[in-house]
Amino acid sequence: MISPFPRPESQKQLMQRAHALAGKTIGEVAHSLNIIVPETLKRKKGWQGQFIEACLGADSGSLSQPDFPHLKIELKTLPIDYQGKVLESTYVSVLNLTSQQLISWQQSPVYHKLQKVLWVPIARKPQQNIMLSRIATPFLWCPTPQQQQTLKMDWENAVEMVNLGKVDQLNAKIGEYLQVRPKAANAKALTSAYNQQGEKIATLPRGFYLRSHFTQQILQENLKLN
DNA sequence: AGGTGATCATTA
DNA sequence: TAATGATCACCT
Repeated sequence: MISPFPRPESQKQLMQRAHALAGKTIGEVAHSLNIIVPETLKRKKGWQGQFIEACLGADSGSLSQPDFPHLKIELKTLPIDYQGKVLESTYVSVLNLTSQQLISWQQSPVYHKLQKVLWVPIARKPQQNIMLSRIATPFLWCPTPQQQQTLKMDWENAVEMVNLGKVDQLNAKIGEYLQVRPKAANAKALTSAYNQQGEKIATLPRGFYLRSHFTQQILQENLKLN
């Protein structure tokens, strides 16, 4: 999807664009930009995220860095229902299973992506055409010291398990805010990792995700401020 | 093959 | 019905 806008020059400009979307349906915004909306996301899972990127002037085809590198801001759409309940977890980045991870939390892509996030909540009803989904009020979030601490612990624990060769014991039940889940095209798309004996094994690629109960908390905190 | 954007769909 | 594990599309 090609963005009709240049990259925002400032945080202020980005927020102005974001707030201009608030209250509008996907269909309304897409129509004004001559963008065709799929009826369902079944085979277009990333469409909504890429659509909002285009609306805000993010250059897609991105690297492992924030969506707006010059502003150090990461963009995330947040699917919710009309009661304000978060419907899905939020993907953050891949978990490197191959190289020995000598990097620290503060050097990690997860840390950098989560320092400042522009959340764009989008409300939808089950079975309803995506065109009718409504963009709620976007907001900027920076993790509190407590949130930072918990994210750091979750990240360090996951990375340690990889470094100890315990990839096979990594599952989605681990981690309070940040969990590790498969991130692959399908079950046949394997990558290499190492077991506790240091032997090379083939396993599913994994990614870091924010649990929905955590993003729910973030959303709730923001509502209090308004 | 591995990164981006995520949601789907089956299980517990 | 919430969560986990599986999957879809596009890009480099």
